[in-house]
Amino acid sequence: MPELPEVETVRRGLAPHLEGRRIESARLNRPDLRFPFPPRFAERLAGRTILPLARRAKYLLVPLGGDDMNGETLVIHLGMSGRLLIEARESRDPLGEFHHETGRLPQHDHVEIALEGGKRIIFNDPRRFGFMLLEPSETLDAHPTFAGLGVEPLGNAFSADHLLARFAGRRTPIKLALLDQRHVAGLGNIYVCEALHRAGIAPARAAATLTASEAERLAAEIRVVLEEAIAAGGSTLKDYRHEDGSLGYFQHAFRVYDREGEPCPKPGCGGTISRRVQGGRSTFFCEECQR
DNA sequence: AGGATACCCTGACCGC
DNA sequence: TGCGGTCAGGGTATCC
Repeated sequence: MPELPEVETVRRGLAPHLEGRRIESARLNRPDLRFPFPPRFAERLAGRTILPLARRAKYLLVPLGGDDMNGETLVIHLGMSGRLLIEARESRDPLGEFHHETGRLPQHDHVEIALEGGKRIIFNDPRRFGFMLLEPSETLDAHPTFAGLGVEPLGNAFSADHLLARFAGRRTPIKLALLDQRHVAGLGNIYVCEALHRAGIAPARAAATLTASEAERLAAEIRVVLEEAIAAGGSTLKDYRHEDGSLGYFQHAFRVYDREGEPCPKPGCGGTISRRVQGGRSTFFCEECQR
């Protein structure tokens, strides 16, 4: 599912197709995703010019130029199964038929945005955990969705000291603290499991017990695992495809995620990967080398 | 107020 | 083959 590296990969993949282009029209195939679409959504998109794409946590930001200074930003969250694809207009399949090239079902094409020049952006999301916002760019940071978000894990404000300060006094398991978007924004279940394993820290430990040296290691490993995934073109699970719909997309090899029962990949460890539910979600870890 | 839990949704998978 | 049950999970609402 799309976490920060996947969203960043989508951003980079879409940018050359979108930036500087004008939106000809937009079409909604249903009234809502996770939430209802913004009022007059399609009308407000039409005619706008797309400015340079950005990302905040797992949100893709599509700033739109307006006739005046009051530009709005299209915010896209891919949820669990959301995909953005670019297609030439004429490639459209009849609704309801399997799209062989991309493996997606057209009945889940919820939003179609026609660009000047003939290409279409398609938002396809079977589970509809995704959602979209259209908000004034000026006040985006103050919007409830963004106001409480913590620091970017790849940004300058993220550090061992930041983790120590945020986790001080917290008795919540460190796995859950890392998933809490108020502390660090953009980490999901997969990369939290991977980072804790790389750092050798047990996921059940109280967040407050993190030592200074462990915080250094954890902060470093979080950066490394995210940067590796971005460099690899984003990781992929099950239904994710590249934004252009191409097959043969890179399959990232996780060290512990979804590897219950397999040998711990850490050299010389000899442990076995366990699975435990924390906060209703699976944690994959090694009891031997994560302390 | 922080922490825990339920919920949204569909497709994949499994056992019968 | 079909059917029911389970699981996946980010963000949000709601509970204590």
